[in-house]
Formats: sequence, structure tokens, C-alpha cells
Amino acid sequence: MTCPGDPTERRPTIGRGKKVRDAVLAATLAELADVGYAALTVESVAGRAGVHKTTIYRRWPDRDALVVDAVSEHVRTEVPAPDTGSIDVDLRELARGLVRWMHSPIGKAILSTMVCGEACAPEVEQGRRDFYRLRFAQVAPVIQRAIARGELPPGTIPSEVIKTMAAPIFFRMLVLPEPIDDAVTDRAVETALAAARAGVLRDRSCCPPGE
Amino acid sequence: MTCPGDPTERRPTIGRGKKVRDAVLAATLAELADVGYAALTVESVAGRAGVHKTTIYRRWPDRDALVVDAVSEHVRTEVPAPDTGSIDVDLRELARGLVRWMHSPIGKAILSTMVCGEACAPEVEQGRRDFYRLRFAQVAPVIQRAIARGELPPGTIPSEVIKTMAAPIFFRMLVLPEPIDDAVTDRAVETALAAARAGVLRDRSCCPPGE
Amino acid sequence: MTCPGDPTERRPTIGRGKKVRDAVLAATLAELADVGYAALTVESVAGRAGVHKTTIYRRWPDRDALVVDAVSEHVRTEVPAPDTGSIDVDLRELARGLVRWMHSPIGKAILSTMVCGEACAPEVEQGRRDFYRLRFAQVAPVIQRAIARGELPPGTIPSEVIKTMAAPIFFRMLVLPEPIDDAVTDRAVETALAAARAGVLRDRSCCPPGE
Amino acid sequence: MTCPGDPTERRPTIGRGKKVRDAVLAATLAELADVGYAALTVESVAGRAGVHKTTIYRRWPDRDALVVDAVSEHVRTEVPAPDTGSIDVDLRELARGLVRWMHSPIGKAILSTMVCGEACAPEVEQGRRDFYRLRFAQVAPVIQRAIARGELPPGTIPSEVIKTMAAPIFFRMLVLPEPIDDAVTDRAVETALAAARAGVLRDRSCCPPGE
DNA sequence: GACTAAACGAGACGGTACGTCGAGTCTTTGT
DNA sequence: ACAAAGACTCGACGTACCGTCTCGTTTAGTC
Repeated sequence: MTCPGDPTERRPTIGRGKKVRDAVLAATLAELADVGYAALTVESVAGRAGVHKTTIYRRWPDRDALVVDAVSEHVRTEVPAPDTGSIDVDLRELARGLVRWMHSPIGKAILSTMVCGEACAPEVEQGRRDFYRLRFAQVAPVIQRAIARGELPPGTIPSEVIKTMAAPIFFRMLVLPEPIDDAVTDRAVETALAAARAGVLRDRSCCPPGE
Repeated sequence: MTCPGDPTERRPTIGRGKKVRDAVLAATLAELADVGYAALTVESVAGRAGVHKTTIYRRWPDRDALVVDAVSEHVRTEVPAPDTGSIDVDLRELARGLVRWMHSPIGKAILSTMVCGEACAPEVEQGRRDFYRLRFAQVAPVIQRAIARGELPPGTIPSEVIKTMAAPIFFRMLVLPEPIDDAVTDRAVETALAAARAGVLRDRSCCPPGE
Repeated sequence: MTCPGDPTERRPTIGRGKKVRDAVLAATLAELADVGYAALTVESVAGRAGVHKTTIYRRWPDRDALVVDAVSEHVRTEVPAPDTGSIDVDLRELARGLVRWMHSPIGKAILSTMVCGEACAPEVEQGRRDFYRLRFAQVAPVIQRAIARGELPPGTIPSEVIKTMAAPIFFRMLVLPEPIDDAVTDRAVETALAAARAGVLRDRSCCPPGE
Repeated sequence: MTCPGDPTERRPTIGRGKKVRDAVLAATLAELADVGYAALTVESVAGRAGVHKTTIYRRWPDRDALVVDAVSEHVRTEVPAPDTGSIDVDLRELARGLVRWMHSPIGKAILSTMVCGEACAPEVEQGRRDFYRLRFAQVAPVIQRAIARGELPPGTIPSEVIKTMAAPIFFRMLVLPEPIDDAVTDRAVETALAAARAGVLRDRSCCPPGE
């Protein structure tokens, strides 16, 4: 039956095709983690997945599409949004989780794809935009709860807080490659909180106020 | 320094060789700006420089070395450190300059090289580390003056302020590709200042909080 | 013969199977005429016949068998053996018919299959041997009547006369690709008759010359 | 040296390139003889020639061009034109030579290329036309001498005699695949001579025979 | 001002991966 | 229970670019 509820992919996703698809995507992530995006080879992926190269090309138009798909697949993973009652603790937990993810094989895999100086295929571009949008949405409640509790000023934009917290971590990881220790992580959290509390991260268009 | 006798490069750097070297490096930067690091081909560079491919391989061991060299060349450019007497204004000027640089051809060229998810050649790795170290050093006086003026708390680490200001801009440019407008830039500046004023960016190892 | 019960083919030849079989064979001939034997694709045939590729592979072991079968199908066509009372006229008529056939779609189809520099599958090999044997047998009476009328020497081998007449035509068509006009055709006929009349085409093993 | 006199090919033919070219063409002919035209693989040729696939594609645009070139190369071989003073003997010798050539590896190689039912690439088409034109020109003197000696009627077209002799041999070899023995060969010769002597192979346009 | 050595132009070559096509086999599904 | 539909394996195609090599030719510094 083509029971309603999972029409994300056509029928081939079920049955034998599903097995192949999963094997290939898993192999892609593994390769990504091992050798990175630039050195990823369709033939290696095929070999690792125990599948023929042409089978991959039948399902994905090219290397980029394959990688984007593989990464997107693992994006549906729910990121647990902590709720300890304190924004300091919650945000620190999120930051630590981000750092852990960045250093995990799968995180490295995704990162190596998800960064490139704008000359990327539009496909990849869109893929990563979606990725981050989803991630931010998943953790936004943490900030919203803090606002509700009065820990952060009303009008604070949740995604801005997250971005402000995440930015220094990504920056150190990807731009200046510097090791990321707890001090760095904590500083990122405190920076975001300081900015939020100072009202820097509020929506300025609606509520000019306050001051 | 290019003082005579400098053996960083052999003689060929002078005379005819100089012309070739310059043409190739310029062509490399142009290609970098046009198509990005990943799509850069030695043959295109050779063609653009009006030089034969083998000539390039005679001087640089491989593609990466060429790119690193081309980029390093343009790193010595002095970044003017503004000094208006107000850290707000100075920092905003630095941020605007950074954004302008990021959108300039040369900036794009360097960025496309300087970012990659860790699977880079060590050569590139070291190159970019040096690049940023130098850049931060160039603008550190701006912060130091602010500390001296009492605008920022003593013990504030200049490079941390710069990084905190730069991180959200790079993050938006490279990770989530989002357009960067003045609001974003200003917010980055204010975030860095808020954090600095809150004492988040002080050196914690030496001067235990106390305050 | 197509008498009922003929077990050369299994049941599927009747009923629904018959339709499929006919459609596929017709499509095969059409493809053969259009693109030739070498470029013939099972998928194209399937598409043209409105049938799935695997359906073809179920019925025919491989491409060659399909082609041979398709061609054999159209071999049973009776070639009218002219009987004007004059071997000159009769033979010329046969020659013209041969040339017409060669330029017809079906003729081209068969020709493109029926020629290949020996590296053919034995299946094809046997198929074409049978094809020509049958063709020659069909027109042999023309020669036999001429012998009976005394137009050609006794002992003349009918198939040899046909082959001698046909050879230059095939030669020009397949080997040196040259256009075939009436002059060529006539010359082929006259050559065969000259040779036959000179006794070159008699069976030498049985009736030692002498005569 | 670039001494005048051998500008048949550009410079690459000399030096290292010549070795590669020769090796590849030889390997092509060998493959052609072994597996035939249809089954010939660029990779096999490359392997046999001890050369990389891409090297072949650098010099020849595709498989067909390679084969045509390889065959053309071996066409310059002079075919000795016998001159015994008797057209019967000379022609028989030519016929036997043709049959021997057909059964030689190189002959098979060329034949397997040189026959295809018109759906050939124009490149191959032109190549074979040239091939046969040259071959016929090489042996035409044999016929011309016979005409001069009065063995054949004046006005006899040499190439027609050759074709008439060759046609049945090719026909048996390629169309009906039948073994070719001396009887067949002799019959072909006698047929051609009978036709020539009967005046069938004269140029009809110029000398409308007095006979 | 001629001479020698380094560097350049030119082009082929081995090698890796790309993305495509077609043959023929195997599995799932629907009837 | 069997045939249609699809997906899969396999092998070859022709392409692009990498980095290497070997020739001649030009040019730059030296004697």
C-alpha cells in the first residue's frame, strides 16, 4: 500500500530500493567523515555501500546531490532542547552539544560539506540553508522559555541568540582553526547572554522602545 | 622583507622570473575570485596568466601551494586601524571594512581558500592561521586604545573583541549563507562591545574576577 | 508451415503472447531499418513496441536471437520467380528485384544484420545461411527452365548463376559502397550469363569437360 | 630535422609520439584480428599497447577514427601486380592473393571493419572507399597489359574486371558465409574473364561497339 | 659581445574520477 | 502462479584535470 503519510519519496524508497538508498547514504556519510567533501569519490561510496556506481547515478544526478541528500537525512535527528530553568545552564548545554557534534564523525562530515565560500552549487547552498533553519527552530524554545521567565528581555530574537552563541564556535572551528575548549565555549555563551541582556538581540523594527 | 639576499626564493624571482611569478599569482587570485578554490584549475590559471602549465608546476609543487602563495602575497596589505577616539565608531568602521573586504574580489578569493572543513592541506592550514594572526595584530591597537581610554574594562583581550565582532559576520557569510546588511554589522559590533563591557572578554587566568 | 500444433514455439505464441511477439518483431525490423544492426538497442525496440525490456528478454535469450527471429520472420515471403521464356529477361527481372529489395526498409534491415565480418554469433551465422539457401532455392527454377530451354548449357548449377549475378550487386552495396544503377545491374546479369554460357558455372565434379 | 619531404603528419609523429602511435595502431590491428570490429574496446587496445586510455583519446577522437587510422596505415602496403604474360595466370594469382589476404589476421581485421551495411560512420565509409580505390588502382596494370596483349577486348575497364573477379569471393566470405576453396577462386577468375571477353566489361558510353 | 645555464613554450603521457549508456539478471508487485 | 515493471550489476564510453616528463627555444647573467 501507498499508505498516506510518507510521500516524501516515490515508491522506490520502499522495498529493495530502500535498502540501497540507505546503504548509499550511510556510505556517503562515512566517506565524508573519513576523507571530507572535496576528496569524496562516487566510486568509493559505491564500493563502501556494496553497490555499483551507476546505481548511484540513477538515483542522484551528481556527487553534490548525493552529499546533500546524505546530510539532509541526518538532519531530522532531533536535538534535545534542554530545560533546566536557567538560561545560563541551558545555553551552555546547547553549546557543549554543538561542540561535541562538531567533533563527532558525523558532525565533521556535515561540516565539511556545509561550508564553502559561496561558490557552491545552488543545491548545496539551499541544502545548508534548510539545515540551519531547522536546527535553529529546534532549539528556539530554550530562548523563548528564558524570555517568558524574564531572564532575557522581551522582544529578544531566539535565533539571534543562538547565532550569536554559535558564531564564535564555528568561527574558531572553520575560519581560524583553533582548538575549542570549555573556556571558549563558555565565553561564547556568556557573550550571547551579555548581548541579549543588553538588548542588542531584540527585534528593532517593532519595538523601538524601552530605552 | 624583500631585501637583497633574501633566500626565501631563489634568484629566478628577479629578472624574467619576476614577471612570470607576478602574472601567475595575479591570475590565481582572479580565478579564485571568479570560480572559487574548489573549481580552480591550474590550466585556467596558466591560460589567464599567458603562461604554460608546466611553468607553474616548475615553481610551485602543486595547486595548493600556488593558492597559498597567491593569497599570502596579498596579506601584507595594511589594514588601517581607525582612531576616532570612540571605540563604538572605531569598531563599527572595522566591521564595515571587513564586510567590504569580504565582498571585494580579492576578499572572496581569499575567503574561498581560507575556509574548509579541516580536511585541508597542512600548508593551507598554517597559511590561514598566520593570515588571521596578522590581521588581528594589525587592529589590536584600536582595542588597546579603548582600554586605555577606559571605554573597555582593563584586562580585555583585544583579539577576543575582534573575534567576537568578526565571528557573526563570518558565520553569516560562510556557514548560513545570509546576506549581510548594516543591521547585521551593527549588531555584531554591539554584541562584541556588550560582551567586552560585561567583562566576558577579559583574560581570566591572570586577574581573577574580584570585581 | 504454420499448421496448428507446431511446437517450434511454446504456447505464448497464441493469445496475448502473440500480440506482444508480433509487436516486438515488427519494432525490431523497424529499428533495424532505421539505425542498423550495430546501433540497435533492446530498449529502443521495447519502447517502440510499447513493451518492457524484460518482456523481450523473457522470450529471446539475447539481442542477436531477437534480430535473427525478426528477420527470419520476414524471410518466408515468397519471391516471385519470373517466367517470361527468356533467361535474359528473367534474370534481369530477378536482379532488379534484388536491388529494389536492398533499398527497401525491410531489405536494409535484413542486410544490416546479414553482413558482418565473420565474428558473428553462430546463431546469426546459421540464420543467414538458411536465409540465402532458401532464397536461392526459390529462384532456382528460373535457371532450370533456361537450361531446359537450351538457353544455358546442361550441367549449369542454378545457384551458381544466381550467386554470380548477385555477387557484384552485394559487393557494390556492402563492400565498396557505390550507388547501384541499372547499368550495374545489367552488367551483373550479363556477366552471369556470359559465365554460364562459357560453361564456367557447370558442375565439374560429375561431367568432366570433354563435351 | 624538419627536412621537407615528410609533412604527412605534424611533428608529434616524430620522437616519443611516434612510438606510441605505432604501438597503438599495431595493438588496434591485433585486437581487430582477435575479436573483430564490434567487440573492439579502446581499453583493450590501450592495455595491449601498454598505453593509457586517455592517451588514445588524445590522438584519435573516438573508436572509429582509431580503427580507420589503423587500417589505413596498413593499406599503403604494396600489392605485387603479377606479370606472367598471361591474363589467366595473372588474374588467378591476384585472386589467390586476395583469398590469402582475407584469411590472414590482418585481412580479417580489415574486413571486419570494412563491411557494414551502410549505417557506418561517414569516417569509416570514406576510409573504406579510399582503401578499395587504391587497391584497384594498384592492380589495374595487370588488366591493362592484357588488353595491350590482345587477350582482352579493347575498351575493357580494368577496375570492372577486378571487381567482377573479387565480387564472388567477397560475397562468399561475407554474405553467405561459405568456405572458399580453389574451385571457387578459379570460378571467380573464369567468370571475370568470360565476361570481359564477351565485352560485358567494356566502357559502353564511349565506344558503342561495332560488333 | 659571445657563452653557458637556467627558465620557458609546447605537447604528450600516466593516472584518477567523472557522468553516461546499454546489455543482461534479479526482485518485487500485482493480478 | 506467473508475467509486468523496475532496480541492479557490469563493462565500456568519452571527458576533464592533475602532476610528470622530455624536447627545443629563449633569455639572463657571466666572462
